[in-house]
Amino acid sequence: MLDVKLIRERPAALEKALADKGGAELIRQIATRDEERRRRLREVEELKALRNRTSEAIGQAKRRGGDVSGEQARMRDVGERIKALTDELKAVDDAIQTLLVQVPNVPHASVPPGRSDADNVEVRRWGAPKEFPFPPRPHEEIGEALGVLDLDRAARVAKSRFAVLWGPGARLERALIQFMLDLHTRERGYTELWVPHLVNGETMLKTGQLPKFEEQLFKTVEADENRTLYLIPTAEVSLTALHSGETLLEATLPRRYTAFTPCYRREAGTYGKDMKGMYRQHQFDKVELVKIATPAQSYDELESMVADAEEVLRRLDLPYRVVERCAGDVGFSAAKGYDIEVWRPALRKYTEISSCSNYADFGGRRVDIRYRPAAGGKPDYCHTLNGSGLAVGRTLIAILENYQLADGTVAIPPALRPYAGGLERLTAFSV
RNA sequence: GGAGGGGUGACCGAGCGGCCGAAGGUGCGGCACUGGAAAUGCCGUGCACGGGUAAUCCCUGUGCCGCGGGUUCGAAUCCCGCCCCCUCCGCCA
Repeated sequence: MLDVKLIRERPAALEKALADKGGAELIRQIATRDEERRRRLREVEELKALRNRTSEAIGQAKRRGGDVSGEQARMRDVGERIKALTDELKAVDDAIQTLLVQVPNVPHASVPPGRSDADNVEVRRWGAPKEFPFPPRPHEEIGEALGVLDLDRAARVAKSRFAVLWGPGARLERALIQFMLDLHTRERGYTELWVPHLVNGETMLKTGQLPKFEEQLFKTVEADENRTLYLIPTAEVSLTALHSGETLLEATLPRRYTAFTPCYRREAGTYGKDMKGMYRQHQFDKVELVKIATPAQSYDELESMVADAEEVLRRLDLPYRVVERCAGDVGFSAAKGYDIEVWRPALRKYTEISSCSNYADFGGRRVDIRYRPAAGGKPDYCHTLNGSGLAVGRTLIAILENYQLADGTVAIPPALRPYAGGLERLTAFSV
């Protein structure tokens, strides 16, 4: 959420900055409403000041035994007017709030211009895509042939876009989770948390999921609609909302949190897209990274977060590239962000496996997390960051495809073997 | 789900409907004392939103004692609804 003051003081600059992301029209509407709001606020406050002064006087006069019935009647009228004006003010406030939560974040000055992912900029590559002496197969073929990936029965139990992993397939999924968490907590300074997978509407609003992405969320049905709970689309939601409303001491920043959770997404509007295999699922596992930092720290922390996610791929020896998202593709809440894309031999291209973003003060303000500067002075909003470290299912896909062998089996990356009970190779599985 | 108790500032904890942004204590910051520290003493110590302003300093107004309503000239204090926490009972992985 942007600072209304910014909209008030520099609407033209904002409209320009948001040209690629949309939202210029919203800025204009908010600026108009904001003027109206301040006008009414002044009226109400002047009346309240009058009431406070007079009530004080009434109290004193009464104690002296004077007649105050006339003043009381006058204040009764003032009270009515205050009530009426307050209702109007509330309506304007609500309208502004409704508009404000729809305005996307302003891209950082360093973000490359552009409107779509076609304008994203490749930052670096790591590892050389392996050449196979045979036509590499896609993961769904490999997995189903080995009997470890079962999409048909998943559709029977739930619906399409769900998966069942069997035996060593499930074991590998679990190994990856453990491997990633150990790396981040033991070597990268993250604190591991275990968090709710169902959260309330307020949390979804504060983390930027609502109202814009309502149609992407699974939710519970409650007798009282206000008590609806939503399944998290990412652990970022729970981790970021943790400190909502708190003022943290600067000395305790940056906070670096990691959590493993399943993630639930409706994936509405993606019919026919990525339908093969388990690349795009309604339920998937993810190890998430979240940071809460000072404004001075956040952009360095973004770079190191990307490096933390990259390290997972390096340990697994999976070729990848890092892409910086352009202004038009950077995401609703993000000021700056990178995607990490892993090599897919069967597709002969890189596909997304992690996305790391700095939401900056936009995120901190929306979720209401501040910090008290060590040097003294007023508290200021923290910057919030998040990134996948990594999407577990997609990592499994990358392993199946990059480590596949001519005989249809799959080698297990050495770094993962201790976590997979020493398993060195994925071979045909049957019960 | 049932019965009872409770939600006040960073924390603990007072608070007759007006004199309460809120006693007292702890913590924290500064100063004094000290060779240095402890102890002690003195002073200070919220946030948001308006207005005065170019200003996050200063002055001023309004609001905030779980949240939302109501009563009243006036509510931390009275009334109603909701949320959360604690204890006991029931159910239960």
